[in-house]
Amino acid sequence: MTKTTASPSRKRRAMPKQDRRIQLIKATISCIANKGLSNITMADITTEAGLSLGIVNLHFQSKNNLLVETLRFVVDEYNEGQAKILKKRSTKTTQEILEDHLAFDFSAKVCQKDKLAVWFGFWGEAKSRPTYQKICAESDSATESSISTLFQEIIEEGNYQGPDADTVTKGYTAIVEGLWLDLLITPAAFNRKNAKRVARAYLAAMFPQHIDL
Amino acid sequence: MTKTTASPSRKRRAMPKQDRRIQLIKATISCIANKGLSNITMADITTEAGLSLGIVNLHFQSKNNLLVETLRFVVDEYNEGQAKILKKRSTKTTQEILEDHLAFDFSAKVCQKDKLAVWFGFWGEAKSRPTYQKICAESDSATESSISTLFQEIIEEGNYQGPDADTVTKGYTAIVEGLWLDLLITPAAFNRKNAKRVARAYLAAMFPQHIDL
DNA sequence: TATCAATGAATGAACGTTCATTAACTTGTA
DNA sequence: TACAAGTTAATGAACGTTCATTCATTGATA
Repeated sequence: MTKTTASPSRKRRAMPKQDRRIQLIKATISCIANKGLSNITMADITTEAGLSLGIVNLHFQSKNNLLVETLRFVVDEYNEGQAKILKKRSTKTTQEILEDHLAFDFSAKVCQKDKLAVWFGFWGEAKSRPTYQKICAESDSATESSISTLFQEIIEEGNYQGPDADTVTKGYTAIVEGLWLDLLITPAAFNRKNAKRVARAYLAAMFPQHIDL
Repeated sequence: MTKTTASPSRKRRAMPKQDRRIQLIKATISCIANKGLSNITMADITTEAGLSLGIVNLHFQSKNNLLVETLRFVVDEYNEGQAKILKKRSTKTTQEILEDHLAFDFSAKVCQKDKLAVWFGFWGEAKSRPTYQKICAESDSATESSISTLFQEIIEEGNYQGPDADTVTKGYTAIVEGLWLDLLITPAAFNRKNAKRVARAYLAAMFPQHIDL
């Protein structure tokens, strides 16, 4: 674990509220990756951040609140990255946007082990925690509706006679999440490059005129 | 939660050791689905089983042991189901085996919410728990090697010029796991039939002579 | 009667939360 | 500019709760 502050030194009242919150969220992400969502303690998180035990309740009221905000942070970061790609639709071809999506979904930033551990940590608890489930489901539906629009355009351009846009979209998001899982579970035998190749094979099979193997 | 025994009645010494173990494992599966892997207590599990608090330590030595055995139970059940399908290779065509795999991966038994909750619960903790990671990784590799052999045969039969067997295998296992996640996260909007259709679209795109949309 | 699965009250460790105290920063006054 | 009074972020010891584990006791079976 690497400290996210310079030191536990005598500099107090140093940071604006929002920065402290983000500092604590980032420490939480590290701790989830290192100790698991179910095993982290307040002491783990505050030690990782180089701060004192009481700080989380000061800024987040409760541990549960911090965890929810951490999930939201990771989810928002991903959704914003996707939205940015789609914003360029007016200046790029559908082929290019498709490539951008692939590049993004298997970028170092998105596939960072810590981030993946957060996704799967919360997915693992989602069934029994309505709050987690809601945040995850909303993110999924945002992702799917934006990708589906793109796929619809591509299907019209290519006059593809295969499955409809929604089906291809479900398949794409599923394969991406499944490959992320592989990256998390078998990190030695599998890497981003391999994962991207597998996802590309899917898109190439669905949209052969738009993307090559 | 439904009791897995008839009642917490005065019947002691009633069951052989192995049956008690399975009874406790099944109670654990229910509890993971209902309360989440990180939230279950010994009291939850033993109450669900209709037994007393000390019983888990008697049969499993520790809570952690019970959890590991529960993961192994679910993993073994899945792997045995797959092995059974492949055993019929000598009496069935590759098309039929392919259909059997699809039917199995999206069967009610495999897609049972409780079982999915167990998979994702442990996947979520795998990054920080070597024991979980090892069991999950071994299962993954067993699944992949058996499916890859089948896909290799199909590729030769169809003289397919697309991606190699290992790539298609990774894609298939990834899409299945991703669809399971969807079933778990958005149960209302998505069901087994939809999921199977999406997976079928993948296989149909890869092996058009062997399977239809 | 001897054996052993099963029980559940008791134990002690781990953990989230609280809050009195400390210290950094701001504002008001001369 | 200097300094006092006021404000609030940050600290961490103490507290109360939760929970896994233990083990003396119970009672069914052979």
